Amino acid sequence: MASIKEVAKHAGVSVATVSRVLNDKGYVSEEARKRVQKAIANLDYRPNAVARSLFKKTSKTIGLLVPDIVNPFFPELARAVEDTLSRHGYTVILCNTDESKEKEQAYLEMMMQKYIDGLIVATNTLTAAQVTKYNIPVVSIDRKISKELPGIMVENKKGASMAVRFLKKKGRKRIAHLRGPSYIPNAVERCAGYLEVVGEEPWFKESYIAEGNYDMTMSIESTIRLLNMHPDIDAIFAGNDVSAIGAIKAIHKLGKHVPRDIAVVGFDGIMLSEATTPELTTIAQPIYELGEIASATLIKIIEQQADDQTLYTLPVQLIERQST
Amino acid sequence: MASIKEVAKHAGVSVATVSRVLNDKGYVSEEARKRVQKAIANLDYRPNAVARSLFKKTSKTIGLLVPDIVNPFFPELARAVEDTLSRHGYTVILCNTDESKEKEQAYLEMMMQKYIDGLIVATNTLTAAQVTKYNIPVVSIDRKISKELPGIMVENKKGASMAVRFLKKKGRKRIAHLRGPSYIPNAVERCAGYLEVVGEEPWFKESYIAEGNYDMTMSIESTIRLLNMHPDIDAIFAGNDVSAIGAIKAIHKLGKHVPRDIAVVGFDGIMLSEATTPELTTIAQPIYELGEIASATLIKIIEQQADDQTLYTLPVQLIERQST
DNA sequence: AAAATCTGCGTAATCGGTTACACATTAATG
DNA sequence: CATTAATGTGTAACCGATTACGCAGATTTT
Repeated sequence: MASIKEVAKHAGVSVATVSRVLNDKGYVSEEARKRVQKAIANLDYRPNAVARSLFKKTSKTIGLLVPDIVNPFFPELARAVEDTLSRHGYTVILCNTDESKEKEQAYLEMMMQKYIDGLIVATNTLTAAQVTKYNIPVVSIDRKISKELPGIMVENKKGASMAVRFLKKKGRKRIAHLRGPSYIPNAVERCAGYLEVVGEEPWFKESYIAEGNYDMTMSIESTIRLLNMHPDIDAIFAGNDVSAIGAIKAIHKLGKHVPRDIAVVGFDGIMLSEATTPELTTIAQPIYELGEIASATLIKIIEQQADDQTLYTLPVQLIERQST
Repeated sequence: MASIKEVAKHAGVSVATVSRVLNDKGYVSEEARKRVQKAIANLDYRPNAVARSLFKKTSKTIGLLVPDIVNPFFPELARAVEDTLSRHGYTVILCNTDESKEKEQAYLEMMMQKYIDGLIVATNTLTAAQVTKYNIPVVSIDRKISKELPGIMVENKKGASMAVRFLKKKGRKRIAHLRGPSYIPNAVERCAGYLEVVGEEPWFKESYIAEGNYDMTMSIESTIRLLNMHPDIDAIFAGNDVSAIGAIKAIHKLGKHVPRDIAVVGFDGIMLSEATTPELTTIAQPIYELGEIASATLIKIIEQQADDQTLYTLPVQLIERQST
């Protein structure tokens, strides 16, 4: 591959002039510019991004930390991030952390050694200390890492109470909640939204809340236990769509019908929720938009276009389908 | 961040010696090694990957080209690739090509400028010419780009005929096929497998094959048309799981029952196929293994451990569930 | 007409590593 | 004991870009 020196030689100028043409910076005569452009075209020259990185200490690359790309929430997010960033000339490095601090640390270290320009974090374990010590732009999704770092949030609590109120309006009397793990902030918020609506009802007991762990297998078991303990349950609000699907499976397994016997509402609005039978009623997050805004915000920070707004809270939307 | 020069100064040696310690290459006295290691620890020094890349013309980074990470086949594949490569110290750049030649070209260009070490290609549009001109290691998944380039394949045809034979054994008489787009090689192979089994049957007509396009919405429409045209159909072999789910939805929409009235078999074995009701019978590919082997093969090529085997064909497996 | 400014371009330092080469010691060989 | 080989280390070139700086000529200002 041709280097800037060869281009310079072919154009009969110095490398500085070639660089000036390349970056459209400083004074270059029309004459010289033409010759350089011609040489570039002739040699099919592409500037070496690594050499540039070394000098500029940036890489036009950002890291995307997700717990697990297999978890159906993240592909759509990753897609949005990748779309937006690649449109701006950035490259995306994919990191599956499995919510492990050690893995996260290892990825961070690796990426810092590559002069990564920024980070989009969709995991729940990364701490502020871990990341501020590298002094690199970070935007978090669906979670506030620290006061200073921008985050793109959704109305978890409001969405949850919307879901539960909707079930009440549909005439459901005993609404249980299949919650997510307590180390995940959005699970806590969604549970709070649930409690806001039914926490004061006379029938309510703590045992109407079961641990679904945002996981299908676990949710199936949990739901079966839940329904055995409280046969009066006629609706379940699941903390996310995956556990909602688990709940539906469990309900079917117990020989009951969705939504006739028990209605189910999920949360997230992943594509999976449309693929099931019955299709899932859910509180849809604007997943793509989350990734888009996070990316745009990150780019603004990287490119120093001081961003006034550091916290976005996006609305969620109730999508009524067949499971209610 | 500390540089190699500072480490050298602190240890009282030259940068060459530090580099030797770092790479465990060349002669270094125990004495000097100790001092260097101590300096490294004290300064919390990490070698700069970009500087190293510039000299070595490699980056410990590979590109993963997929059509669309949102397509449920690819997250699992990406996960396998990322797992395997990161275990070997490589970083993965994610590229969504949408099967567009222009996008592919743009990604390739970008990555070449970053001294990418290799490419894993899971798209169908990339041509051999496009990639050989860069002279970079490439491994393809589920498709042979050219004779010279290694590929990790699955038994598409055999899997398809397995599926159709299974339906026959279950007593199904009129088995239709919801095929994928003809520009995707695996769709062609799967269709051939279908034809192998029923192509010679007296009832068979070309019109028992419908275009599902590997897409849910399209598959729903296609299936409805198919069933209206041939009310005698009692089984559908879909080219992939997504279209199988579309078929199931269509069947339900027409007020028929799966599997009582019509049995459905998919292909791929994505997680989605377990999440539906009824759960989908499918020809499962070893998706994770595909990614793993592709990655391992690529690493071998990159690291010059001459790989004898350039073509793997992995077996598929019939998983019987509720849709048959 | 002299001074100041603008325009155009080349030289060389720099980014942070790797490694060829030279040189000095020390150990092994005949 | 002389010769050869092995060990240990530093100097400097190199990877391919960017840019500070200096110089020269053309323009503008006063």
